[in-house]
Amino acid sequence: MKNTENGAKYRTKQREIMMRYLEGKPGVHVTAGDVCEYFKEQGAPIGQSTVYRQMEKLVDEGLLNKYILDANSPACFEYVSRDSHGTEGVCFHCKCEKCGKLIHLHCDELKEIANHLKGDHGFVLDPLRTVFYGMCEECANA
Amino acid sequence: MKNTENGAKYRTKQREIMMRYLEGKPGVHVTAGDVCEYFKEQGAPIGQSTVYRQMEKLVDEGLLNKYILDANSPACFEYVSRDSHGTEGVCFHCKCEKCGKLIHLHCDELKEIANHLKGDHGFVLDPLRTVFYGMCEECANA
DNA sequence: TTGCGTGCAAAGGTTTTGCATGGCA
DNA sequence: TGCCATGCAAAACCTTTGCACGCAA
Repeated sequence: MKNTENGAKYRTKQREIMMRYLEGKPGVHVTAGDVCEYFKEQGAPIGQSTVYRQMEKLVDEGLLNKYILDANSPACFEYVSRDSHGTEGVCFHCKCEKCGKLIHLHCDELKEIANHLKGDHGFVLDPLRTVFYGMCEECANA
Repeated sequence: MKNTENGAKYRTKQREIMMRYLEGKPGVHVTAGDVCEYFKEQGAPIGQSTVYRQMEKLVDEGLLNKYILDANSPACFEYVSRDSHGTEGVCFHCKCEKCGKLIHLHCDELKEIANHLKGDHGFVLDPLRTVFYGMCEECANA
């Protein structure tokens, strides 16, 4: 969809602050609004368009992942830690449609899905952007 | 998230027309706008709020599935054919992030994902609402 | 100095909501 | 008749865009 090379060219103050904030929240989902609020709390408000544009760049650079969990919920961004880059430690997401809980799964067996999709269907799965929907254990038992 | 019993109570004309339209498009993704347009073409315009509210009910009843493929794209609805209810013929969706193509997969092997998630993680997967993101064969080769 | 990044405001588009009216049972 | 469904308009919401200014290189 978006192929333009959109890498970082300038090292602005806003970008630095944003990066520090995101790095401090590995495995946590952050919305554009959260970032704006953080800046406001720091006494240095930021324009929302800057947040969206900078986030888009970070996604293009692979430093951030973007998840769309629900319609009419703001998009979630998550910092991609170094660990998640290797074959080990790939993180899958499960979203409970009943209670809304989000579960992070670190499971090697799920990597076979990717192999199967690739081998039998030629589809290269992006585990970082894929979300499994269903029901969590508690809700299923209830 | 939404637990209210929202079944069909009245059999209105709008609902009937909508159902006939959707039944005629199995395996096809339809947006709220598409439905509105169809009604207009039939010479009997419908209120958009009616479409959204009726769609929501149909989803609750399990007659329709709702997919959110992209941020800032309208939600897609797909009629759930009788065949998709059984264990056989469950349909998985793969969305190419590069060209935007949507692929329907009918693959028994993928059902093992559900078994694994249930057995090892207690998570009950809803294959009808889950979308795999990645790259299709053509884009991957390019 | 060049041109990318920022900020503000406004627009864009989808979806939801309030309220009065209409229609099914 | 009672209650749900409908329709219209307006609101809400997130996100994008236009344009002038500021700042990094």
